[in-house]
Amino acid sequence: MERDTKQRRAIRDIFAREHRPLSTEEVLTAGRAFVPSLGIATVYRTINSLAHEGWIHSVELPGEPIRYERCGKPHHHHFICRGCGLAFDVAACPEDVERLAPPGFVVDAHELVLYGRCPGCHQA
Amino acid sequence: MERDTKQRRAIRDIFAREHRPLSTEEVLTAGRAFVPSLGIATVYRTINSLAHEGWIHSVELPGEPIRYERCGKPHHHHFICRGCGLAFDVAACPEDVERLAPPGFVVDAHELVLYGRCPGCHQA
DNA sequence: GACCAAATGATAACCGATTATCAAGAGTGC
DNA sequence: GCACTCTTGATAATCGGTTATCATTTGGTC
Repeated sequence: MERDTKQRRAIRDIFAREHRPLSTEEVLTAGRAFVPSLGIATVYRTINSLAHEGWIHSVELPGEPIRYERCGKPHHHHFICRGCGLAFDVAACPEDVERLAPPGFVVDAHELVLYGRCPGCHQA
Repeated sequence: MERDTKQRRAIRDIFAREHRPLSTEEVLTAGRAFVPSLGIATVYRTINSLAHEGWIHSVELPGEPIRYERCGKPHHHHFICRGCGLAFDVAACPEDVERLAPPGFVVDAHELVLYGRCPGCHQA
């Protein structure tokens, strides 16, 4: 993974542009706008290599396929639209989650997922 | 799925006794304490039938195998222990989650998962 | 206790997701 | 532009999880 190919450039660009986690299918579809011949194997290879070098990381949401997003974003959560199925970033956080755990449980991380309809799917 | 067998009784009892979501593997292991010959196929069949009749429902947590818990529990969330890997119920809820979504997003449900160590794994 | 249909358990089959294979294509340095 | 090697893309192989198959076992009923 050293050469600068148009496939890798396209996939990097997609992650840099979209500020939300993307599935392999989304990357494939978006990537084909730049490189029509793009194959799924290249998507997996490139995602694995970008994840390995710490440029993206996986985002697992309940009942959803694994998605990936750029590393280094500030703490945030996610919203899944029941209409279009896309995952969006949510900047806010309930903050005091440590207090929610029963006595004796030590919390070191938390994950919040909101479900509903995005602005685009709201009226539909 | 009509007869009352010791396998089904065992699996029902397990779900009634454990107040936390269980994976198929956990059900298999716990069930073998009652019915040593219990097979994984019967676990899947019984879980599917209990889910179909609305007695249990699936719980999907990020990056975890699907678990099942009894229906009818009050609203709650889950805690995953990094030590033993078990999922526990958390009664509390951050309440005002709807406000966390960006403007234009309509929230109809939410899921909160806490990660850390349960009392049993804390000192270890 | 005997009968019969339903349930069980071992295992094969299946399924979607991911990875490996390998011939063809394309960066990089000269 | 050439050569050399890495990368790509089509597809076969693989993998873990779940379901189907089928001979055997076992509730439920008479």
